[in-house]
Amino acid sequence: MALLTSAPKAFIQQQNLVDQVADYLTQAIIQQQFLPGERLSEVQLSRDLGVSRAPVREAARLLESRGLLVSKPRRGFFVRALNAVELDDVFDLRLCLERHAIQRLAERYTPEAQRALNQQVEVLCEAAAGNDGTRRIEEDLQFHRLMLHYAGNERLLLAFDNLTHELRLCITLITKTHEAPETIATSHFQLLEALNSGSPEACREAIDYHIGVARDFVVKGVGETGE
Amino acid sequence: MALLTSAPKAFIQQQNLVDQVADYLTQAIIQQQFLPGERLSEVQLSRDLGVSRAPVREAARLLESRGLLVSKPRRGFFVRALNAVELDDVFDLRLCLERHAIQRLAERYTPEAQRALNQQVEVLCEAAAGNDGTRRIEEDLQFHRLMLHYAGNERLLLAFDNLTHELRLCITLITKTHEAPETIATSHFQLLEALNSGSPEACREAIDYHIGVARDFVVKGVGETGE
DNA sequence: CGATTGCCGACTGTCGACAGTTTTTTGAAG
DNA sequence: CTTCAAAAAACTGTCGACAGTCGGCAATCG
Repeated sequence: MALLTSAPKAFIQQQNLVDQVADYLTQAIIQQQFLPGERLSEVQLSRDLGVSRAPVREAARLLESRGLLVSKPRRGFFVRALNAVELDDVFDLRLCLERHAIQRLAERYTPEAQRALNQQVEVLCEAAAGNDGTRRIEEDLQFHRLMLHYAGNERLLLAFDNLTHELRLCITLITKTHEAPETIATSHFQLLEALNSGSPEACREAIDYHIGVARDFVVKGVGETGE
Repeated sequence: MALLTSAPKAFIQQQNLVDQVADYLTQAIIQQQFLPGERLSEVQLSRDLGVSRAPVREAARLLESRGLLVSKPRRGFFVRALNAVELDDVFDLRLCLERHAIQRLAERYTPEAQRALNQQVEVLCEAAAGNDGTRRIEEDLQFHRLMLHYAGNERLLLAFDNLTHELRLCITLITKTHEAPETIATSHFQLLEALNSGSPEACREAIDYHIGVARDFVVKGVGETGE
């Protein structure tokens, strides 16, 4: 109801307020409407969103489990502020997950998976040519989600999704450091080629390079701007 | 830091009901006081624990994020029931994380880490000789937590801790399938030897064997008893 | 003038209650 | 005896309210 503020998804009326509040908070945090380290007042959020504090609290706990918020007892919830070390750890874990996934995927590279990944790279290239930085990131992540999905371990995908929430914390930083569209394209084509070759070594090399580039971009960006 | 020091919090009594309820529920689920798939009534839990429903709900959401409960809208919370496929995925992810960790650890194997791991293996052997199956599992997991900790990526450790919650879901199953104390001892000594050798290949081989054994035990156990 | 202590406002943690929905029970018809 | 429907019970989602606690500010003391 009162959630129409910045939500383009307001068309799909979700039934439970908790998810609605969680979505709103997630978007607001990603769009830097709440700055890292900022405190979120339950009462103020309740007033602004026109709901009671119970759904706000439960949504905040959900976001805490996703690493977007941190709670201090008797103090409330704060927007998580990632430092350079933590962000580096996130990329290291991402490398860990995707290395494993691409190996598993190479073992069972079905035509269906091949088709889906090729199509997603096309979508990604299209997005990379446009101006919407957020969409580019999302299509990029979606490609990797598909890789993990077709790797055949849903628990692995869940772990990756948890990571992406933290990546989105500094999405503005990522969109700022513009990667050239052709770079993005070739970088993903390399992954497809490695998968087509069926060589585990080639796959590992490709994913190491791919994630290494992304990490350098973001970690360097964090080192420059904010601690 | 919080890895070894559980003492400083002992002075401060836990005051918030949410964590208390969460701990109670976790223990109750692990000890099979609530069976897998069973529905948890908020009102009944509130009455039993002498608290209102708000802390119960928030604790349940916490356990949901840990994979111990699943929620169905307008239906309530249910104890998570892991099937054989999901459990296999959990062990596959565990292999993924520990492979990565032991490689990182081999690169930076400090005397401090060596000392801590050796000591923990001693503690584990002592526990393995005793009759407390739960303690044996916990000391075993603690050894692996130490490995991940000294690997130098706290986010990796967090991902592992999330997994262990799911492992504890079938802890009674694990304790039932008795592993011989000497098997446990040698299995962990192999890991220490591989780390001492400094060879990445030896480390990978050791961790693959180690987790493979554990997975065979548990997955086979699940395949036999309940789907 | 600086440090300390007590007070005030705001906020979190928790509670009981109400409304809508799901599940169970009940009762009648076939 | 079975089947189906309607009422009843129980439960979840949500709300407003109260109490204890924390941070900030001012007054007091050294």
